[in-house]
Amino acid sequence: MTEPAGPRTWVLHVDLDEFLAAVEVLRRPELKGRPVVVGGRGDPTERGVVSTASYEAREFGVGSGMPLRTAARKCPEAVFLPVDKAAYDEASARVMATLRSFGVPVEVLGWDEAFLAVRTDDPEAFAQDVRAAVLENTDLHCSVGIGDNKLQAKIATSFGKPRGVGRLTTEDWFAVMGDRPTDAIWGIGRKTSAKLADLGIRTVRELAETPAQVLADRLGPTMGPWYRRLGRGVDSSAVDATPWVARGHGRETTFQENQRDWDAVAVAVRELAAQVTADIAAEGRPAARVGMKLRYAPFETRTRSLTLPEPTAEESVIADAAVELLGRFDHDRAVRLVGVRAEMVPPEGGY
DNA sequence: TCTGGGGTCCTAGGACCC
DNA sequence: TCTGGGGTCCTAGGACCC
Repeated sequence: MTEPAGPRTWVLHVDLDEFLAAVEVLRRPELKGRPVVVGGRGDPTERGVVSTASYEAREFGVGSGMPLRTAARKCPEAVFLPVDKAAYDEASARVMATLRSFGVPVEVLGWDEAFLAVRTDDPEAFAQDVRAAVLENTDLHCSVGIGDNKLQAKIATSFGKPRGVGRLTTEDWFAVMGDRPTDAIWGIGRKTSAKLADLGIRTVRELAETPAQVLADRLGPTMGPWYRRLGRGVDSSAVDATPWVARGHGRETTFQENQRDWDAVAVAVRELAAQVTADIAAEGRPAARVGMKLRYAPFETRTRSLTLPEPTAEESVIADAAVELLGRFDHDRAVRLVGVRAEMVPPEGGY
């Protein structure tokens, strides 16, 4: 494939600023300027974690993933709000519609992120146009990353935050990223960066210079070479505007107190199974596999799963399968979390 | 920092079949 | 008989992301 003459293609990554908190402040203007923490059921005495903290709350050291109790300790004056999925779905839909109005491929990455493939001579100007349109249509601020590919654009966004535009290209990849730790890369987390450190690989440049075979031996034949490409800033995946099709749906819940009563656990499992059944019914595809997840106190996760004799959308069959799986777990320990998951039959024509 | 909930994809071993 | 090799499915667990 050769590029037609004219402007080249850029990838833009659009990321809403403090999305959940911003949506909450929009409908409660009196919260503007105050530390706002969205997470769990909005009760900082309960088990739950921070989904999004406003920038004011971040000043106190509050951040995503932090237990709500810790957040309350760091910032007692914060306003704690429950996660309101419907509100964020609605706001997200308006943002994505705005992005699609530019007439370019848009790949949605969740509530508050998307990639755009843009053919232009001036990606910065395009990015500023996007920011202005999103603000105009939704009253929400966003940041934009510009790159030669999705990996670069995604990382570039962090250089633009908040309310700005960042840029990271193949040309300046090593100048910008070379000395950073490996977990600065999208796709490399705490565990993998620790494994890399065992191999003496600490920086992005060191990762890029490691032979693929060394990485394959330690990290697997697929993941090893893939990490090396990430280290070099290489990502050949296309911006894919195909609508998202879920593989499955799961529901899980953490007990506020560790649970030793297995009859109560079974009751919770049946409730979760009912929700999962409704979730897959909305997709119009039956369940092919059912999985159970159990987290024992203090924090040890186990899973069991089975393939159904035949695909089904029947709640009783799915619930019975989940309870059967529950019977395969060690019942002598206290339970912290229980979850039910259903994998659906692939859609006509595959994914 | 005592650690949510919703997802995806990869790995590896065993079963099973030819 | 002590024992190949490939392919695919099933299952459990791990890692990562938002």
